[in-house]
Amino acid sequence: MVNGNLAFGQRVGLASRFSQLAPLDPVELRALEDAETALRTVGAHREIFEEGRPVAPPSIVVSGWAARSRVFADGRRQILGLLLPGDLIGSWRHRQPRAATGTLALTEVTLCPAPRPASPDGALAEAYARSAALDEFYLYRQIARLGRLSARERVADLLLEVRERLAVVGLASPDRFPLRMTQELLADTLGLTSVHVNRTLQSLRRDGLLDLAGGIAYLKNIDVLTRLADHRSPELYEG
Amino acid sequence: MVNGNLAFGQRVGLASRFSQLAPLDPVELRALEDAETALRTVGAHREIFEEGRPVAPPSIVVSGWAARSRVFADGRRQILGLLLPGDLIGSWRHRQPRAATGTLALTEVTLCPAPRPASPDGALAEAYARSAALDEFYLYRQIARLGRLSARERVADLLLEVRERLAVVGLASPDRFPLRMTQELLADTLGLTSVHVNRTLQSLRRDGLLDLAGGIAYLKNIDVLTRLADHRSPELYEG
DNA sequence: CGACAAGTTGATGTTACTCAAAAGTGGTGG
DNA sequence: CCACCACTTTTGAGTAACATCAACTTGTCG
Repeated sequence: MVNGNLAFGQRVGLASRFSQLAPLDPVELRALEDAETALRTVGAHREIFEEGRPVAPPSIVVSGWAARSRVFADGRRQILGLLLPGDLIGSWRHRQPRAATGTLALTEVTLCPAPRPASPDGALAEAYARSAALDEFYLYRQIARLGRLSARERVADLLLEVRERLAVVGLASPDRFPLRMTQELLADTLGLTSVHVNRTLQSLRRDGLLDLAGGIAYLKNIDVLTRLADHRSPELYEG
Repeated sequence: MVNGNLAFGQRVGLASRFSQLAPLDPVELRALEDAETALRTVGAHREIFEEGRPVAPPSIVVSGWAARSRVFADGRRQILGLLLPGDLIGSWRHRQPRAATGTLALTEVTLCPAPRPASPDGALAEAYARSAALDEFYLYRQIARLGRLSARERVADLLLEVRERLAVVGLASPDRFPLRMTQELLADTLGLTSVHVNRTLQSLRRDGLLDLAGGIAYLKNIDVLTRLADHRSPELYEG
């Protein structure tokens, strides 16, 4: 499975992704497959949604990487969370007239409109709700990472998280996956400077824990990395 | 309005709080008022929900302060978000078997069961959805705060946020409100040490920007504080 | 080849942490 | 009412982690 899937623009089967979250019926599966034919493409480094602008209907990331971000008046930037293939952006649950965060395409991104659940009690609605709960889980993790982990620990924790999220959609092998972020972007995600990210990566590399090259991350010692960051997977909470 | 409402254990009228989020009908208003008669009390410093435990049905905070927290294996703690009177904990949207975060009572807290919306399209469901969207907004803000603000800026930003959230439920006057957190707890919220929080507060006090005494926060110069933290209110996104 | 973005390095500065202890605060029981 | 206790706040001195600034190198793509 691995090599083909490590290709960057790799698409994700939405039907299989959301089937993992709830037992979709054939109509719902069909709706997801149909949605994938109405793609919208956004070039790398462009804004998908702008902060404060009226919100578009919900979409699903089909391929590519995006991120929610906040830019301060003086130019400081913080990546609030990553949006990876299979992730749902937005919801139907209420009118949210304006976007509370900006959304940025890190690579070329393709999106499709998220099919509207036929019934609020159906499996598709349930899958969307679980997807939203996962998003929330990752927001909490981002907060703990920024608040209480050192630079080394932050890097380890983030890479483990990305691996885990890409693995769910079949885009990561156990120890390697594409990492479509410059060190500067990693820095804005981790609340560090790019210089410090660079030095931290070197240190982790020297210790034989991981390697980053050519946009591919190799996690060489997942056990040590996991302990380093006290990393806990979301499946722990699904049992 | 002010002085009585600054009392710590002050209860909040749930009907009025959720009416601000969506135009509730009389039946829904009644349901909220009824809910407030079935109170559950949790003593200060006790866990309301434990991380990893099965999740209780949704509740609403009627009085007191609580917080979601994550404790690392080595004892480091991060407060992920505050839960203030009028806040909704949990949702019906899906079965979430286990709590992804611990929930801690900072003061004595009273909770009531959240009435279940009769219809998923009704105003009560809409109010809950808006409440969830606000929660999400505050999570993003916590991330930006931890990732990119200095200690002074973090303190300013957090206090402005608490003021804003308490004001919505009538528990804050324009420039003062109860702050039921020790400096140690502030530190765990802001990703700092309590020693540094202490020094930062002294510095802000010296500059005449704010004062903290006897569990009451006074914001003496909201304009400067707002600019200091580039603070934006959620109403900006509601228009 | 040349240009531009990304990654790397060194020197130095600053912010926040650590450790340790003292001083203040509030509640409790004798 | 006082003595005591636990908790919180405050202070000082020394240190570690991360930021800043500026230059240099490498890689990529036309």
